[in-house]
Amino acid sequence: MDAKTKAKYDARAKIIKALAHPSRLYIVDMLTEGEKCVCELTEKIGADMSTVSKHLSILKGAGLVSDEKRGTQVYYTLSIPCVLTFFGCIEAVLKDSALRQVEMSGACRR
Amino acid sequence: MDAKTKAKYDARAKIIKALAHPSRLYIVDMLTEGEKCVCELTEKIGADMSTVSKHLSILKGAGLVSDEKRGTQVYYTLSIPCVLTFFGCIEAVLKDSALRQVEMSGACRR
DNA sequence: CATATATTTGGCATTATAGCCAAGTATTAA
DNA sequence: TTAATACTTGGCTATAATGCCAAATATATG
Repeated sequence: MDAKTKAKYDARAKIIKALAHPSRLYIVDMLTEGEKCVCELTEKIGADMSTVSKHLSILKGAGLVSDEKRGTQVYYTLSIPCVLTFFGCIEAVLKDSALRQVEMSGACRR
Repeated sequence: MDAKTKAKYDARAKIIKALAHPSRLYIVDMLTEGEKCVCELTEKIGADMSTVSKHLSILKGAGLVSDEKRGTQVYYTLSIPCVLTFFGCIEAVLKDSALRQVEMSGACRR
């Protein structure tokens, strides 16, 4: 892999890595309803606020969310709506895997 | 996050994690052209074959690729074409980030 | 059978991630 | 100014991911 190709896939991987965590996926999903403050996200996730804050900074660093401070609270918003198209495909992969498992077990029974 | 919600996002995260690596993204991209043997992928990536083999087993474990042995070679294929829709969005995120950076530097100059 | 090629697996050292606590910053309110 | 709330950052430990080498497996070929 030459340097240019590597840079291309490194950049893409950075964004996907930012999404590669259950809490961060949950955050993205919640943000599809509209902006949310850290406190609300923290409550729903059920982790330490510092942990959630770090998750948010990873998403922000990847350019997936943006933040706005209003008073003492910080509100996060999805920057790029197309992230949603991900979930449809992910679900397709999961369904396909489930289907394969059923087929496998069926084949073994005969 | 209750157990059911956690399971849902864990499952999704597992698939996204499988994609969250430059070499694996490169593999997926190469497989869009059609099936490829491990030797060819290894050559293009330029890593140890054992490393590439492990990457492939991660993709396979996530249900993203399937393999078929023919003779002494193993050919890998993309299982689910919608993975491609990912890249479009990823590029959109990257472009958006680049745009923001330009805007920022412009704002500072004035 | 011996050898060569293609691939996978085990093992290990290195590095990266995750998550909690404690401490720091910022804003609001008393 | 003091106190309270919301959030971020630093630091630390635990766990997971990466990548190479060596060894094991499978298949083809002489």
